[in-house]
Amino acid sequence: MSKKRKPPASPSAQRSADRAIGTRGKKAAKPYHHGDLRAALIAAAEAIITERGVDGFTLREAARRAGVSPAAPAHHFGDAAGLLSALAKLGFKDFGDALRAADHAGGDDPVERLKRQGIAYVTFAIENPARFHLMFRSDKLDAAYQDLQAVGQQAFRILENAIRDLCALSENQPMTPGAYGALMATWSMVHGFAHLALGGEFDDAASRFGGGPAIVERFLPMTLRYLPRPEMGR
Amino acid sequence: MSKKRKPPASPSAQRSADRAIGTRGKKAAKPYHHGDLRAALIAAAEAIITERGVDGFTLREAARRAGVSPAAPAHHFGDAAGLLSALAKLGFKDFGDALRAADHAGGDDPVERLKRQGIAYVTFAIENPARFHLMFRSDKLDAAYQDLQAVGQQAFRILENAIRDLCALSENQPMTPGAYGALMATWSMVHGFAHLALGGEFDDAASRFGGGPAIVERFLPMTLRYLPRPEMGR
DNA sequence: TGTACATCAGTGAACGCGCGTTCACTGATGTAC
DNA sequence: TGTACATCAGTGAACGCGCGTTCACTGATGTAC
Repeated sequence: MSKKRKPPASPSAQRSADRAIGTRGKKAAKPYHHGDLRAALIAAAEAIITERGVDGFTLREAARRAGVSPAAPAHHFGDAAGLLSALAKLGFKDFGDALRAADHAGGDDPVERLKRQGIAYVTFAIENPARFHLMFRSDKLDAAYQDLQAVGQQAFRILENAIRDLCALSENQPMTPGAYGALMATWSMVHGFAHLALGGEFDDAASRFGGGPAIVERFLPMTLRYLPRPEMGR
Repeated sequence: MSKKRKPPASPSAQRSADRAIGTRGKKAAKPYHHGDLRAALIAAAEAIITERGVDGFTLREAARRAGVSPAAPAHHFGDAAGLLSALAKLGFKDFGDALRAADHAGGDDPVERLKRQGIAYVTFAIENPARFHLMFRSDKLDAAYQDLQAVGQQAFRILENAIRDLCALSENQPMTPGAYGALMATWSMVHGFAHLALGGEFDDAASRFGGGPAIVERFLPMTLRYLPRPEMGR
């Protein structure tokens, strides 16, 4: 009750003058409305977590990069978790598309399909490290955000279907323990490989085979030879 | 030059009085020196990252929990990376001990040894999530800290030796591509399983088999059946 | 065995910083009549 | 086709907070002689 805020002294006139100077001879003065702030904030968020990691993200920095005041993002995303969840959802979408494309990119042999999906999984992680890390940081996401959960589950179902075929199970049959094990083993292997590669754990070894590209081009195929095979389920 | 700091007005007398009141009838007044601040700070750091994650760690909070002023930790660790590196080194030490113990805890069959190490790897991660996450957060560690690198490498060499035996390679022989692949596949599988389990990705499935303990007791053995085997190297 | 003194391990106040959020506001847009 | 007005999408200053670090200092300990 006792605290009052004073209105700024004639801000809008000064603001207009600044804009006219700042944009003279380039293009139209900066409009009051951004136009597509939502997309600009998502792009800014991706750039920030690419540069600084998921934990280096701040809402103020995103607003700054989008050229907008610190309070503006709240109109579109509420808070930081909302913005990050929107970005994660895009990530799951693209991730699912990549797995699906790999699934269909060759023959029907389940072993080959699984290997193609594994390559797609790791390739997505290495090409989109910021999104990949974010997608598994549930502490930073809003679980209730739109259909974030559903989009994520759709992606992992593609992997599950390849395992079902590998284990000769139809879509209606319940998963057997052997199939569960194969699914977890596959998921763990590709997820762990992606994590270790992004963490730089393979860099020393890769430097002897031509550096970074060797990880996907040489190490990954060497590793995926040890993916589960039908006969291992007994 | 122009800024001066004023000395506090008679601080020590007041401080002594506070202490006498605070500890009356319990034990001796709090001594000026902590006694074992180094160990207390490491314990505090582990508690903090257990509760809040690696990124929730602050030096001030560690000092607070150790009952010491914010500037005190600098005398022992310099900065936050120094303290976290000390904790990570303890983690690698215990981790290596756990792998070594598992390696010797049964027969010589390489397949069995590898499986025991895999169980030890994941069990360590699940029982020490804070340390485990920290050990792979090189961005938060000081790479030059004492022999941090060496202690880490020692731990992973235990895994490498089991793979060498699996692939019938002596310690002097160079690793073959097949052995490299088996090593990366094994490391990826156990590391990925640990990460996914800690991230809660198996929780939904585990709840149908008795909750959390099911992950190590049932899911992990199901998964480790798909560890690399000698015959897969052709 | 004493004692002077250097060194070590703490204190606690203060610094400047960037953060999320709130606030009263303003300019632009869309819609009902 | 106009026009009043509600709603939406922004501004920018201010708030309180916790952080790492610095500073001059103080109390305890260890060591040389």
